[in-house]
Amino acid sequence: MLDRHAIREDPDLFRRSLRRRGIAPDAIDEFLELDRAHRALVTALDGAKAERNRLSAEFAQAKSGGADVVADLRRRSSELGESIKAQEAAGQAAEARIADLLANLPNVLADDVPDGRDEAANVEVGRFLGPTQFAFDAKPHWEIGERLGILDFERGVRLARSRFTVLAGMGARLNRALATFFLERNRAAGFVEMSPPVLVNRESLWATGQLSKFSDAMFSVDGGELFLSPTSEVQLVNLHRDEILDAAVLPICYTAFTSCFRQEAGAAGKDTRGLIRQHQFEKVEMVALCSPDQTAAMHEKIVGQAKSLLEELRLPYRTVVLSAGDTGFASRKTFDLEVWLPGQNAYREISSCSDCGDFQARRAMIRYRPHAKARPEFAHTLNGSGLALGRTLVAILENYQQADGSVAVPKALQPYLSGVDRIGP
RNA sequence: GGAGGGGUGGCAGAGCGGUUGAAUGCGACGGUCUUGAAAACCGUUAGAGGCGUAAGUCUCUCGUGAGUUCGAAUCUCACCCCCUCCGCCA
Repeated sequence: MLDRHAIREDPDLFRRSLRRRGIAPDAIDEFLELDRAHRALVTALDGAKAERNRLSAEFAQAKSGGADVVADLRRRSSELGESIKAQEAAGQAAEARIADLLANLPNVLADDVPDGRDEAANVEVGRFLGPTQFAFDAKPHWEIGERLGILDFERGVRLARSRFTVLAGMGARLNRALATFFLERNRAAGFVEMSPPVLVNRESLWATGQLSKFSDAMFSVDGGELFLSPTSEVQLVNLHRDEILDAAVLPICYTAFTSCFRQEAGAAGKDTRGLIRQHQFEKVEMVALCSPDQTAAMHEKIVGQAKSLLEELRLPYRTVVLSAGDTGFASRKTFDLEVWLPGQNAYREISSCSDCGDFQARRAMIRYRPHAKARPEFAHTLNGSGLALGRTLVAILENYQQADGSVAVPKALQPYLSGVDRIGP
């Protein structure tokens, strides 16, 4: 949610940001006009209410007075009440329009976000290792996984439908080892582990900015009252919804291992083979809540943590800054880590680390008090995957595949697999 | 799922339909006292919004929403949530 006062003060800043995202800036002008009218209405309405309160106070005094005095007060107050009611309805309607308008405007981009309308304009800013070289014909992960009997796509469909998969034997163990590995490393870096519900309500989704854009991208339960969370960023950020935090507890860093669910409705025909795009997948997430002066350091910390996980697994990746058009609704600036997948001969997103500034906090009403007596201010929120398990599994299968069809186990993972160093048939 | 009880400020806990945004206690913060601390005493202590350069001033908020009334924390209805007992159950 954008700050109304800030838009009034410097509308051009917001118009510019919208244009960079490829959105017409008309909404800003519409807001300014509605806002001006609404404020005039509120001023008049508050005056009328003040008058009504005065009459009410007189009432208590006049009760012992003459009947005609009381009757006169009752008449005036009644009339005023009718007028207030009408103005109030108009005021609520205006407020609803403004709220709706603001709810659908994305966050203001950071200045250093590169221009561009989509992912083609993303800018590479770093690389670890290079594309893995093979002396044989490298296979895609679905072939490797099926041959080893550790990925069972057919039975996943039998149990649910397409885009659901069963991890079998060493596949399941590898997945569990990854979860533990990620959580342990994140914990060591200062992230507190949480295990939240995977069903979340509308308020939670709205607060993180999922609902205005992605509502058809989620599975709903209980007649649309609850949703299967698409990312535990939702749960972790909402832990402190409607709270005023003590500055001393910031920054708060959380990590969680959860299942995530996405409809992938707009992705028909995309990544239909393999584990890349599933309706259900597991992810270890990192979230930080902090004060504005800590935000830059927290973004560094989250990106750095995600990188370190890939590096310990010795998986080649590159870091990109998302361009203006590719940056998410709630984000000011996002770094994606893209892991090298030999089976696709391409880099694919495995972690997305976003600085949301106060955008989510404003929706979620997450505030903190800078000093004991200071007014509450909005906190900043950041999030990043650390990491997506399915895609990490894919990356391991494809990058660690051997000529004989087996797959080596990354050194860092072996302690979590009772020392197993190779997955064979 | 059935029966009953309840939702008030950071917490605890009052509140005959009319200056009650809300007593009191605890906590927190500031001060006095003290070599220092404790104790004691004094004071401060909700959030949001409008107008205003400011001082300030007005409005709204007692789970949420609607209703009754000149006037609602207080009365009525609906919904949400919490607790207790019973049933079911990983």
